[in-house]
Amino acid sequence: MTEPSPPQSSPRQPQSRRDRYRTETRDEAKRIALDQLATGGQAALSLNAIARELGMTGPALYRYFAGRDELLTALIVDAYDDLGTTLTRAVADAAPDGPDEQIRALGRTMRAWALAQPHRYLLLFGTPFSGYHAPDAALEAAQASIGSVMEAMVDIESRRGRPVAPPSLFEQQLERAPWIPEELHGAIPGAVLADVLLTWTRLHGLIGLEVNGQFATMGFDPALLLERELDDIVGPG
Amino acid sequence: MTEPSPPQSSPRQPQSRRDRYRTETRDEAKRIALDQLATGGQAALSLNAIARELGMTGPALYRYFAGRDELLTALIVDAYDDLGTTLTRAVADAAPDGPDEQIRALGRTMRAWALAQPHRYLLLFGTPFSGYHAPDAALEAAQASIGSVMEAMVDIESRRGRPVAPPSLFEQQLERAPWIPEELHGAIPGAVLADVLLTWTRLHGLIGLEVNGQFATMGFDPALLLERELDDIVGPG
DNA sequence: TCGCTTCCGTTAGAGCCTCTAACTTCAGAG
DNA sequence: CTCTGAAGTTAGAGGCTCTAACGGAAGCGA
Repeated sequence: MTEPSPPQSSPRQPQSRRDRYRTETRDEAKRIALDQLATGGQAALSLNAIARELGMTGPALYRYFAGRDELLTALIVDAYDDLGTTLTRAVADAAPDGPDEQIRALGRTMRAWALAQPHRYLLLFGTPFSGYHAPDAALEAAQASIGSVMEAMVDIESRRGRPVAPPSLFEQQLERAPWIPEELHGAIPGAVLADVLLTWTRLHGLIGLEVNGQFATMGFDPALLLERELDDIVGPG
Repeated sequence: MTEPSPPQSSPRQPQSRRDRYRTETRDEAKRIALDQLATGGQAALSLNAIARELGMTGPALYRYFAGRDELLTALIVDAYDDLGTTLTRAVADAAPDGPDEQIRALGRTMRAWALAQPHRYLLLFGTPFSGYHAPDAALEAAQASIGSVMEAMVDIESRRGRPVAPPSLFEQQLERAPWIPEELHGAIPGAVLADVLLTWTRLHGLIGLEVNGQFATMGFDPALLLERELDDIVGPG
């Protein structure tokens, strides 16, 4: 499960012969780039080397990517898309088992995705680079991808029992946050939103540290730590 | 609070005139390196540029550092040391206020440390690089630094009330983990260790995402999210 | 079918980087 | 006071990103 999906560019409308060839080599370049990232880390990512592997000279690749940063951005966008659809699918598939199991599915799937391709996880949640990260394209992809996951989580959390209480200041802040659709302001309890955010951060804490090898010498099974965290998330709240 | 401590090399035993000058320029180089990291990200770290700023030619710096990686390792070791002492001090200072407040102090101090110098936090917990990260020196520093924090946390958690129950398999695994001193195997309840680990991962999840700017457009105050997480950590357990 | 345009690839090269080799120079140990 | 070794120098190999200028070929309209 959770095997990497091949890179593919989104717009598939009017593809002339030329266009098709173009996106083909773009995808091929991205595939090689991911290989480089996987084996050598981000320092090993080199347009020159990719071109060589594609059988062309270095500068030729600049017909396909404006530069290193744009290639990187493309990889980031792809990764966000892939992670987003993977997670929302996993959550949807677990729907019959109820909200608790959906949360567990989310956590397990996310961990599996990250461990299967740590370089991609780090691309999204590791050290930002490319000068200053976050061109608009990446930001949009992030919002779309994570947004849909958040939406699913809000849905799940809403279906779990929860004592009602007057919202704290922080919760009020959340209820009218800009990433919540205007018309839902106030409709989703801040407590639900807070739980969603904390679930998200907790999962990243666990997975991030594991991906970075911080558990390597600690002699326990990170999967079990995740299970325990999931118990806690699902349990009392 | 939590302002960066200047880099300083550890051994202060027999410093001849020459040696002193040597460690001085080493420290100076590290200071400049941190500046570069802070402003340009890890791609901007350049021995050549450091040398220029020091008023010497590029190759001269190789008398002080075997290469880029060694400089990087030195920075990592320093950062581990600094973080470790900062956190243990904060926890110790809060001792009079009881275990709960100590946990809160830990979380707040860690966040402050990370936000005050994100590049250093990312050096430790962001994407590993330098070919393959983790030379022995860095590993040792990590163990020492994080180990002392863990120790403090174990101490805190042990002083908090907690229902006793037969340890799960995972907890048994933890009780005899290699990073626990031999003679304490079995003495520290696995449940305590699990809580310590989860506190650690939760804090990193929150702080890591914030440092990477993932909360930037979400319109809430991350400090309040941390407070809520701390409530949860301290609260029911 | 012809010709024009646009894209794709090339070489050349500037400017940055890391790192090695071989030299000078100078300070401090003996 | 000598002489060894550390700290600096220049030269240069080989890598990278990216720009400029040019040749060929594929697709397009007429």
